[in-house]
Amino acid sequence: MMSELVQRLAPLGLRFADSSAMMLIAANPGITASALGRMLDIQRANMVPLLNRLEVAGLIERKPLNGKSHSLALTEAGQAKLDQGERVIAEFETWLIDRVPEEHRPHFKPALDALWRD
Amino acid sequence: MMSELVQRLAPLGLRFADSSAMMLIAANPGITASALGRMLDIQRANMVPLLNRLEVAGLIERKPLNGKSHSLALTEAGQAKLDQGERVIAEFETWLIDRVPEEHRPHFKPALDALWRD
DNA sequence: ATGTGTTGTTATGAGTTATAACAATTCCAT
DNA sequence: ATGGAATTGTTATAACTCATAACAACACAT
Repeated sequence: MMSELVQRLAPLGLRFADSSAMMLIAANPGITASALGRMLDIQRANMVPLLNRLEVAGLIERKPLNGKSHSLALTEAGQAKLDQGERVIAEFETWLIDRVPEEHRPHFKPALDALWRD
Repeated sequence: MMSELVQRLAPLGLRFADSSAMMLIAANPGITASALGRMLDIQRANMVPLLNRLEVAGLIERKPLNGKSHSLALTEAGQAKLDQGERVIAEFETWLIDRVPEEHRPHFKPALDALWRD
């Protein structure tokens, strides 16, 4: 399932982690790199190449916040790319849920959501 | 979810791929290494370290079948280990399904099963 | 019998993730 | 306010996983 999504995101030049990061940045503008890493369960050290990639692609902006932390925000291009990504993800979800028999369909997303909500 | 299962299997000295392989060997005694790899979607080349690991641990046996292929089977210790593994997996499934609200619970496993059945 | 495809295997390269270290800086308790 | 502890972004690096290519030995179909 995941590899299907990854393949659908690839044409946009997005990896799965990229989309996740951009979604969280969009939802938490000004978030710091390590806070983002904590949410995504990605090591601080491994955030560097990820954010570099997004910055080089012109999708995010890093602003020095207080001499130690940086503040992350989507650029306009970043927001546009995220919109495309979310459209792909929505299509993927439809594709996915269409595979479950109708009787179980309404229960599927609520059940999945419940899995990771503490 | 997967990392939870991996952590639960680790104390048995089993990886996820190990358990999967052993289940399929148990269900298809005498299966060949590359056939197993095809079922698990694991490259032929990458089966080698996996099977070596299981063989060194005394969990499986490789018998020359026809000079080209080998025939795989669980040893007694392997069957015992698999039993333990399956118990852990059953507990994991219970733990998992307990997290979904009761109303959706009966629909959950059928829905998941439908995802990968073509 | 001969060519085609398969098997198990080695070697290797690409990619991902975890760990450790570091300097700079902020935070907090006294 | 100040000194110790914790945090941040970063580099370097090691461990792992996974995919690709090559190979000799063999099976199999025509």
